Amino acid sequence: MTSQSSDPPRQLRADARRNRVRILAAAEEVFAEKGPSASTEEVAERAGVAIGTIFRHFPTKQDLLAAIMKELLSRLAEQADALTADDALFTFFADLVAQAAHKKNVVDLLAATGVDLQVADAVQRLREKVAELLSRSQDAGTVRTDVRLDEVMALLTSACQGALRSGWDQDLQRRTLAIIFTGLRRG
Amino acid sequence: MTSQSSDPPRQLRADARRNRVRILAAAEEVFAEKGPSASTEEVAERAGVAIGTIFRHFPTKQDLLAAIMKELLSRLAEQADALTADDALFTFFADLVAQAAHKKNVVDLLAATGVDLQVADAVQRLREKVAELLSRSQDAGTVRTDVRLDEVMALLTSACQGALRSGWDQDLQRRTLAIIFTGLRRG
Amino acid sequence: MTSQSSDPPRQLRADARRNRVRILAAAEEVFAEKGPSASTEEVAERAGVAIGTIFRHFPTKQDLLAAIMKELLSRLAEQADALTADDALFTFFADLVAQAAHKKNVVDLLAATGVDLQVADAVQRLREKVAELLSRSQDAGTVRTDVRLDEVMALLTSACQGALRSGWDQDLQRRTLAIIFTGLRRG
Amino acid sequence: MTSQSSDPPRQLRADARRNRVRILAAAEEVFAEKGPSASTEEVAERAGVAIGTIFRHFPTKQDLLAAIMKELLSRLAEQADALTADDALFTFFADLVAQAAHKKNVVDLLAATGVDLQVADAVQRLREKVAELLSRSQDAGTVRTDVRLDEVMALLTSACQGALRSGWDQDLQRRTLAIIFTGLRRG
DNA sequence: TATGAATGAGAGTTCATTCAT
DNA sequence: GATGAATGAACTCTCATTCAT
Repeated sequence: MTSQSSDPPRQLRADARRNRVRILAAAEEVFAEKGPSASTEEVAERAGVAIGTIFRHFPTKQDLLAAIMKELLSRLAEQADALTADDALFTFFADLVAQAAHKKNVVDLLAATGVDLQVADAVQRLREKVAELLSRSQDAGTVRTDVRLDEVMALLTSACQGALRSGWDQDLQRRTLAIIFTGLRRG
Repeated sequence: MTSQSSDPPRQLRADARRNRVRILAAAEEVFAEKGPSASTEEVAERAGVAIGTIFRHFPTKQDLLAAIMKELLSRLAEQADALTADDALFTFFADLVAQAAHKKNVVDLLAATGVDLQVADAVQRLREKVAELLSRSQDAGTVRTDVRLDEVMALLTSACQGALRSGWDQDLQRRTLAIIFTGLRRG
Repeated sequence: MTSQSSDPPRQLRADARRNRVRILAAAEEVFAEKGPSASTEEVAERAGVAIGTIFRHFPTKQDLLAAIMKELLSRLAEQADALTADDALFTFFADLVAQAAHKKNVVDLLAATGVDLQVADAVQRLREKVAELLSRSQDAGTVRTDVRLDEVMALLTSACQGALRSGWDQDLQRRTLAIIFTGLRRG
Repeated sequence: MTSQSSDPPRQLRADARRNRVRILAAAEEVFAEKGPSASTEEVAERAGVAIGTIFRHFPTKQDLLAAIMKELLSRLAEQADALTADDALFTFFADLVAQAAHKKNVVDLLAATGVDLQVADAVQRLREKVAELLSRSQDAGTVRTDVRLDEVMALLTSACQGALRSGWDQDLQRRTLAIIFTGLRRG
């Protein structure tokens, strides 16, 4: 009844689980294309389910959006885990921006910092990953030690938004990030 | 259905001109507070006119939004003109970000690069101003010469969006810009 | 914005006033026939307006229902005013019950005692009228002096509801009221 | 679409019979609290069964409501049977009103006279019980002989509705019934 | 020209009912 | 027989846009 948690219920019938996945996928597509103001009806259509099914899984449009963000954040956190090099921060940064250039999601998500309490802890997890990458880079002497996590997150968020909304091409991505990385780099 | 130019008509009765100004002012306030999804009715109320009057001046909500952006861009261009120091680019950059932290307008506007054909030339004018500031800074040896206008605009846009949507406080603004400026600075 | 007062706005354009009246009339009909769960859409259709028009006049379905009740209460109060005989209470009582047998309104209205704050003062006015009729009847020696307003209102309310919901015919009305009136009468 | 009889099927598996009872109990509670517009889903939850189970037992929400009414009517009839005093009619009347003040059921039920054909015969049974009480009271000289069953039922129905919907407190119940009983009493 | 009432498509949401599991 | 997910029509309410006044 309350639209608090939209974590997937513990046990779900096979068809329900299938639908949940299809809804999330469709929603990600639709919202990626048209932004969060796209209609739930359209998500339903793309997912091949009736609109009632969506509201059974996600009692509110907000809940649906939040669920997408959580998913996305999880995937991003996993990506971060896979990186091991000393300058992994830069790689991760660049990857994210490249993704953002294509997907509204990444951007709306990163912009959600501090906005939506529902995704707060998922965002927190991502922040922790970036913190790891940052301190590793600092330990390795790649990044200046007076740089703090806050501004790295701020730059990451901004660049993602910029890349998406203005549609940076690869070259522009590279050149813009080059400046930011120079700003971050030691010596 | 097609929304033609919404440049102010050549000759306007005195009251009509007065209304146009009040509408734009009200719209800027309202959209700044609530984003572009605010209702036209609310703009009308704040402007002290009837909703029909708004649609007489701006045939479409899009047109109204575009008009605001043009106005804002003009003001920004004027601000840029007033700056003469060698590192004027940095000052301008910081000013814009500071404004963005408070106003949705600046951000939505800067984000409009390449998106909305209607405001294209107004954006172009701003771009030219930034170009001037940039080359002056480069001539003075403040900014690296391999930095191009595109990435400066990209960084400007991004930082404004980030500042707005994540609500950077003054300290975060300063620290984040410090990194970008280091990236831009020569030597 | 708030759905507080749905009093008719002071000055209304001619067509708006016309529509307001038609909407109220249609709503009274529809809700009388089908009860308060009838759809607003149906009211619109019967009134010959679009649904948006209804919501402009009455921001909420509640507001529409409340407006009907107020109107009805006013009419009832006027009816009470017109009665002057010593046993006017009985006449009024019988009239109300007769009306209720045909209209759900009278009933839902009288049942609203203490339920809906919005119509509270209109109900209060009716209560005052009944109080007048009661004390006049008591002064004239028609009604027992230990009868209080509360129980008269209770009997009135109940009889109206009963008449409506069970569809008392004229004879049943007469016989049932005869019992109540005997209970009230002096000596 | 047609909703046939919902009498309990002759032979029922033990668990099915158990469920039927739990559903009826839950439904009575829920509808008593929230009125007949409460959702079937909520009934299911309170009964600890799935919603499908409810629809297996009662093909339609109407059928469920009807079943509750029948149950209730039976119980009321039993209550009536237990009363033996000469003024049993008054006792029964007062008991019913007292119950109604707490339960929407009694009221909605009694109001169903003539409305819902499905419960018609159950209502008929109650009517017969009241008839017995009435004629016994009349034989004993407690109630006027020109009072007929119809108006007693009408008064009973009305008072129950009034008590419920307006929330009569004990004192108001007593005073209001006093008037009715005076109206009914002989001499 | 300004007004603001009317329009009506469409949004999010609910819920009785069906049916695959 | 029980489950509970899926359905989809219906509902209230919003808002850009039109047009009679």
